[in-house]
Amino acid sequence: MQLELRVDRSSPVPLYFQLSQQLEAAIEHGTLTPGSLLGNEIELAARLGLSRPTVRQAIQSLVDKGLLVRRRGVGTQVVHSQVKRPLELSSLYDDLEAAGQRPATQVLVNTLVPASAEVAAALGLPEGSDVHRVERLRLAHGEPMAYLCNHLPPGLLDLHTDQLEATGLYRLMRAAGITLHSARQSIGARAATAAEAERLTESEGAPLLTMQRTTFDDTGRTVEFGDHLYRPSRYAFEFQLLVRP
Amino acid sequence: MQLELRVDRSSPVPLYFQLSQQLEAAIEHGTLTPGSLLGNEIELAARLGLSRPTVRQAIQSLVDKGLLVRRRGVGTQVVHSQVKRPLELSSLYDDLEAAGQRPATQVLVNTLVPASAEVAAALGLPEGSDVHRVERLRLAHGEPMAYLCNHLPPGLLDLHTDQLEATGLYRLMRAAGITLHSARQSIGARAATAAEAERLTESEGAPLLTMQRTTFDDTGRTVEFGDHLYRPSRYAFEFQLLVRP
DNA sequence: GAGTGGTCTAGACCACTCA
DNA sequence: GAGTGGTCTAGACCACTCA
Repeated sequence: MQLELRVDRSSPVPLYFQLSQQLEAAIEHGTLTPGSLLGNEIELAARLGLSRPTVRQAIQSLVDKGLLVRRRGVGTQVVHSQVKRPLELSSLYDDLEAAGQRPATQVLVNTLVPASAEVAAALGLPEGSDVHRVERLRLAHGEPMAYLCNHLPPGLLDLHTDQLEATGLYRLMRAAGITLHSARQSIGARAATAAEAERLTESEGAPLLTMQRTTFDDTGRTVEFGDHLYRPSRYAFEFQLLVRP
Repeated sequence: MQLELRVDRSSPVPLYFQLSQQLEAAIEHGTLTPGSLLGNEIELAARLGLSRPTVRQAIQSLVDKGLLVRRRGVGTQVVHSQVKRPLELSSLYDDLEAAGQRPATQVLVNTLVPASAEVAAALGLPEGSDVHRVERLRLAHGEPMAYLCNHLPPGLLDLHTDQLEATGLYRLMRAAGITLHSARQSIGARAATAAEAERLTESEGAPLLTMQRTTFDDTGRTVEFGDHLYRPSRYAFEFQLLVRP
């Protein structure tokens, strides 16, 4: 394994991050083949002119991503199985764009409404207080793929219909300086009502994939409550899970 | 914040782990309230007689779990939103047991079969080679909840029907010394066929929640390929996601 | 017994936040 | 300017794995 690794001490990028990026690239490009040993941490540190903790920090970040496996007494190996993309809090918009599908959005509703009991509970607001309600139809290849209904607390974000048609809700939140932290999700299935079927060009009673999500920012505010319906012929939730040790 | 923290240096449990467990317990019990500041790392280290890296390691593990948020220049805070259980690779059996539902299992099929093209591809074996096939019906409160069809490579595990009826597949794997590492999952929905409907006491065409999963151990072997059907009135996938920074 | 990662120390300098 | 976490060093001793 004659891997070319080098760090640039004049760069503002942290040394451990430079190293982890190079290792990740080498794994992605196949220079580091699955199962190959990385060389021990002390030797790696010496070769790069880094301290061992810095090398460990780089390796740890790739272990956390599932790309490397450490075994005491044995060494650090590139994982065999193809790890693609770990599960992350993604928006349907990003998912579709990443799949090269050029998503389109039709905004059906963008207004203030009094919060229902369910919405009020999810957002932590009094029932009946004003909340934003956004209903969107997401299309791919000109076909409806999902119906997205979201509620947001007031004052968090300016929601312009033209922006909502041009990009995804999470991108708008990030652009507004909101740091997303976590989300609680529930994925289920049920039969389409007549109205839902019409929106999604399905027939009444057809199976639909459902997702409810409450999203929190890093200050603990609830920033969004979503209730989504997907056409199962057009969309499935795909993700990679890591077993935490 | 007069939190009682103490480490036992005679214990074989790592110091950082003792600390992170105490912090986690304090968060869980409400001693450390959401939003409260932890006190800076150097002061914490001095108070506990630990070095700062050790304290950081403890804090980092709780940041990774989503319980703490660090902000440079500000401090480390307990997260506001209620983080329950992060998404992990769980078995339906464990899920049900954790929910206090005392799951029951009926093994419908437990045999060796030649691998179909799909199964062979998932397990990385030649088509037509012998694989274990297990079909199970999972019940809760005496009602069928899911139909589970799994394929496993030969020689990995002894699959006794009585064990499969007493516990979950993942537990059997772990007990056999298999270290699970990651899984690729796909969650979707579709209409029940007549045969599926009968097994699950649904009607033909009823919406079902589907999950396909390929699971890898830490040596990169594929240890399981599962194709599961859930009754959406009885089960949904619930989980918490963390946004990776 | 040789080699590995796991844990731990006691510092240092820095970038960032906020009053 | 005071206080915070982010990064980094140069070590140390240990438990575990494997031949």
